[in-house]
Amino acid sequence: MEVEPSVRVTIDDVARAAGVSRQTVSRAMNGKGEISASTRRRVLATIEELDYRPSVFARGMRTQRAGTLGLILSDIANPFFPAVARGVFDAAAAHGFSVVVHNTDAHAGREAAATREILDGGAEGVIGFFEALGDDELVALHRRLPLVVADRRAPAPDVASVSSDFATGTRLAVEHLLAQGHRHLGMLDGAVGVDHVRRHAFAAAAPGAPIVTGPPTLTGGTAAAVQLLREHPDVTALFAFNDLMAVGAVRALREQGRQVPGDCAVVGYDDLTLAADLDPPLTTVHTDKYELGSTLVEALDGVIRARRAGDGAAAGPEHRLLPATLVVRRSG
Amino acid sequence: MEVEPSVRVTIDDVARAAGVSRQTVSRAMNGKGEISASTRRRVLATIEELDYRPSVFARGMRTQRAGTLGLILSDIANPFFPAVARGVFDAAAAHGFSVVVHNTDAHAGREAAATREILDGGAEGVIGFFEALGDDELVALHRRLPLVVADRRAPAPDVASVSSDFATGTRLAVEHLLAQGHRHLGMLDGAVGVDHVRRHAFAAAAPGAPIVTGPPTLTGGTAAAVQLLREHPDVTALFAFNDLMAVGAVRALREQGRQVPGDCAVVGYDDLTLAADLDPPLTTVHTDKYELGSTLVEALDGVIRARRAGDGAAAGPEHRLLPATLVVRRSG
DNA sequence: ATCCGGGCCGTGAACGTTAACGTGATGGTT
DNA sequence: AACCATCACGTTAACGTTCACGGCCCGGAT
Repeated sequence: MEVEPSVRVTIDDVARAAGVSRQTVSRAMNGKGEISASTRRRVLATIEELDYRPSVFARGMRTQRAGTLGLILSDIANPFFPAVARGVFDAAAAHGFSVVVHNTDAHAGREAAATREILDGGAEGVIGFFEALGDDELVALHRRLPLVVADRRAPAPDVASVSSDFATGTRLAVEHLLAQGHRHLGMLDGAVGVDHVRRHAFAAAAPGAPIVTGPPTLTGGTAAAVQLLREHPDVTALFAFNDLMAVGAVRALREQGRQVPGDCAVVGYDDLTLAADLDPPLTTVHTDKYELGSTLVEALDGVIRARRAGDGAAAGPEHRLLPATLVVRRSG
Repeated sequence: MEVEPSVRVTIDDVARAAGVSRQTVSRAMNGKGEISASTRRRVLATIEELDYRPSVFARGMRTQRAGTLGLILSDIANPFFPAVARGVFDAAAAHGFSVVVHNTDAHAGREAAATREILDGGAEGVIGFFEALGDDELVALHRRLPLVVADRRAPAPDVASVSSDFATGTRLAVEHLLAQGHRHLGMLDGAVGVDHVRRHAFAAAAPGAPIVTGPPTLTGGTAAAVQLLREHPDVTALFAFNDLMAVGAVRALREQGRQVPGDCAVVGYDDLTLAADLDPPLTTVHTDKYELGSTLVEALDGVIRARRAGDGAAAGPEHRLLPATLVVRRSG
């Protein structure tokens, strides 16, 4: 296989070809002024002609920026995240960023490792679905690198956050179940980490109702449902941490011969793409996941710009709560 | 917000602190020999102590490698890709690589743009689910950067490829449908691009059966099914390009008052995580998506090593066909 | 006539690392 | 005793870009 000699065309080549200096080429690219329109056009033309691409390494060395963002999430295989990621990718591309993704499995060690990787990798900012790291660790990270936390309350007022409105989302779900006549609710919690908005909202809306915690996965949902049903056989309605756990719960209920929603209603959270095509169609709380992703990027971009500008008394970072609505289908 | 003064600790700081030269520190890190075990330990200790992190930019400048891989796919929101991506991420991490992801929507322009981004970004290799770019373009890319093509036949013998065994997968699906007594099959093709393994295999196994093409999405499946049913109302079994299109087809059939599988069977491809929980549970072709992802990384790593080693008469690149099996559920 | 200022452009230096080569000490061979 | 590998380590240069300057030229004000 013929491997190209890999003769990189450098800024000096362009300068030579255009009959100007390196610096002028640099100015032409970065549009910082100090250059006449005519030479600018000429330089740009020769850049095009020689197919010159600036080296990210050399540039990063001077500027410390590589044009990449880090995206930290627990598990891309959980269908919730791809939908968000799509929004992140599109918005990032619109801003000229590439995105490097890290899975953590909500494991504190891996979350820390991922942040280190991203830090070392020269990214300009991080979007993080952190589930295990503590607030102080996030604040420390934010001192080193622009950060936006996702689906979690901000660890400090000065770090940006974008999140589904979990409080009203779960309240809506619980109220719906209550309105349906259910008197014995239960929750399948998947928050292995530190943030418990959904759990608290559930506890507030359904005082005394049992809560079982497990991993926020399909099998986790099954296991949690089995346990909850064993300890509280009278439960007739389940609110799950997310749709995946809800599906797992449906499996558990079926296994035990209970009809859904006849014997036990199930409500999820996320409104996955296939939620309407499940058996039964899943009642769930909807938040625009694509918008969540793109909003995260916008917020991060704001933080990055602010920090570049010298920070100072910049307008405070964003703290967005994305609307959550209940989508009633047949499962509950 | 207190932004760190950002005093980077460099290799010289470590050298000074350890009482050695830069080069010795470099040797201690990169383990290239030419260093005694004792000083190596000492240097490593001071690296730890000073929390020194080599600059990817400076290192990349010398070595031209950044420790990142590019992953190009059409749409991360399609549940097939996250499952693959998970395998890619895990294997990449095991090899010390980070992964930057690009969506292309199977659009030729975006596929080209993504490769440019990755090239410019200094990645060491690319894993690509290319659906629009031609073979020659892929070969050209491969000359510039180690490449492994996914779910597509290799554009040339010297470029590695890993793919589901689409030929036997679709043959299995068609034979199953035939064995069920269906005589009028149809296919919902989603291959907007250049590779038509599934279509050809279908045409070979069910000669003359109608094929309708559309985007490989949920709505694409619905639209394609509507069209196919209109033109061929006698069809009693549908083979879809992927599970997403299959679900879309089910929606279309239901809309038209047809039972699945009573009036029309539906078989998909991919065996998505939720395939068993759909209504009806989806009969589909299974390939281990996680393994696909990790195998892609292994293959790419092989190419990277070979090219580093000077290429020459290296053992030819991998061409793997991952086994495809039929999972019979209720939809067909 | 001189000065001044601004627009446009070039020159050295620096970013932090590794490759290539050089050097001194050690130990073994003739 | 002189020589030569070998080992462990240090020095120099180079990767390609941008920053901080400095210089030139021109028009207008003094």
